[in-house]
Amino acid sequence: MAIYSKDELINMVKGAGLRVTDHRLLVLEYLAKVKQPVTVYELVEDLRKKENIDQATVYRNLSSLHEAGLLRRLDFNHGHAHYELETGHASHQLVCNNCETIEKIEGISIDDTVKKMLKKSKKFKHTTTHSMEIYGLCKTCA
Amino acid sequence: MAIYSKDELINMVKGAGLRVTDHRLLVLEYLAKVKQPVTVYELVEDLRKKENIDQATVYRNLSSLHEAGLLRRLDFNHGHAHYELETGHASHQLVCNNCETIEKIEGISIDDTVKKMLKKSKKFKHTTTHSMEIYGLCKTCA
DNA sequence: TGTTTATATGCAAATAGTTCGCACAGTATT
DNA sequence: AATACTGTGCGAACTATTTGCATATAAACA
Ligand SMILES: [Mn+2]
Ligand SMILES: [Mn+2]
Ligand SMILES: [Zn+2]
Ligand SMILES: [Zn+2]
Repeated sequence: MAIYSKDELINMVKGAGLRVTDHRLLVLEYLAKVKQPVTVYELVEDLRKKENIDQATVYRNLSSLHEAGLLRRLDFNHGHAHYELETGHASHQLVCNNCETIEKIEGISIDDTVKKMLKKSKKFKHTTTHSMEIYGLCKTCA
Repeated sequence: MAIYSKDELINMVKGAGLRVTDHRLLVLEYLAKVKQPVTVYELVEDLRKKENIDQATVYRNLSSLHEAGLLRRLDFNHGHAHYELETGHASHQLVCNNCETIEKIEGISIDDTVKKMLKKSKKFKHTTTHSMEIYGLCKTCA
């Protein structure tokens, strides 16, 4: 189910130069299981059902893992952050302007377009990740 | 300099079914002048230099204009919103992971890709806008 | 294995961005 | 001009996120 085993996650944390703590692994294991970008709120709520973990700890781990390049942070104009594992593949999603519905679209690459844009850039020489959001009303809200 | 004249902006406001007020026009005229997505903070600071306008009013106008489809709201994982005029053309930008630098890239369309993605979607039948952010370190921060 | 040192955590309090209630002002409609 | 509805200022409230500090834990080292 999870896209990475616990051992793989541990090695990713070590490779990032971060300490392997129970809480940090909990966060990573959670993100390795979900299929959609998850909010901090959801993460905290769910993790607290099984473990005693403070929200400050969750925030700090999300930040350290994100800085280390292991997570991607997404914002859909919801006023709060969403996180997902950094997979190496770009992140593309359809976002409803009315409800919180998000649909992840996979299998379509825009790397060529990204390269073209980078070539046009004056301020950037290379980039690491990219994301794309397509906004509209979902079938339910339409 | 501005991409719309005052009269055009007035007509856009009327067409949106909103009242034409001095404050609402100030916000729109400001956005018609700048070349980059602007933060609420910048907007409030700059407008206050010339006019007495409350930040609640700015927020409310940004919301109403955005809901009316006249503005686009962008978030670059900065923890605050950025706004720009909705031009009909998509919005693509390079975003520095370290500083607040943003570079707008124009002239490259990804409409075909958007169509492909929409075709793959199960939850959306059609969409209205899309945006794309390419993240990395700018030359200065690299 | 025990000791040391840097990093991580819990808790509470602070901060930042944004929204809201309410009284009053302005816009558009008649 | 009278009316009805929308917009505005001001302060307070609210939500998401960050921070200070004391304590706990992980990794490094003796
Ligand atoms: Mn959300
Ligand atoms: Mn910003
Ligand atoms: Zn919806
Ligand atoms: Zn930079």
